[in-house]
Amino acid sequence: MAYEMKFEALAAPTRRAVYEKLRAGPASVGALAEGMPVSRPAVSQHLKVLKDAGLVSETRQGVKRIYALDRGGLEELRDYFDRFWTDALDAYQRSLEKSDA
Amino acid sequence: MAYEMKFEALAAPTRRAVYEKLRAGPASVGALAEGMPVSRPAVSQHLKVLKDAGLVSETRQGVKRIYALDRGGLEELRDYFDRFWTDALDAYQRSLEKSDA
DNA sequence: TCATTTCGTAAGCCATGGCTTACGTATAGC
DNA sequence: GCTATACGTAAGCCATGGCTTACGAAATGA
Repeated sequence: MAYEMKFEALAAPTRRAVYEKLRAGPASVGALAEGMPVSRPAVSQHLKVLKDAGLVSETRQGVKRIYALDRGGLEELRDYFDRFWTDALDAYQRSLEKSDA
Repeated sequence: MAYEMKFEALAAPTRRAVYEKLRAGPASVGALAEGMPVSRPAVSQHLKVLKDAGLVSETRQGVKRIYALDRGGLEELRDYFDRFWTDALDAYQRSLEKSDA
């Protein structure tokens, strides 16, 4: 569940497209594959990677499998960049103080 | 400068390690390569990708090249996840209201 | 001018991974 | 039990890309 996996998961364009489709709300594999330039198994494989990375969750609904955004995983990525942002500002501040001296 | 390139840039573990090293402040290529398990040219190639993605900036200092975090690029990624976060909450809220009806 | 330092680039190797087709599996309906 | 639906998985193909070594280029110092 480390953020490393999340980066690699979101790196592939097609996989990121699948992920972004879920932003509108939960959907089945077939619904997600519809209109995409790749096959349904390809979408299924991408969903597995996203799920293993903790970015999406899966629930059964009859013969369908409904995938949805995992908000916990999303929050982890948001926090990662927030920390990065804070650190970058601190480093910048230190460099200014050092050049002032 | 789209965020697509930034994801792919941060996907490779070694390249992300280079990027995270810059969090402590600007550094030369040689300094960044020191202590890393890959060669200096490898680090140089990674820096080129990061620069093309708008994640780092480069300045000349004598015979050295100093790389630093590009805060604008970082901000773009932070905003991306902030928007995503907001959208995900909205979608979740809508799904609750729908199930209430 | 010549040597040294620091770095980018070219060429090539090889593992990774994204995609396809084919097939197996579980649920729902009759 | 049989069929259809919706999906995951296996096998295999092939482009992508990360790494190495070798080399070239630009700035510094003597």
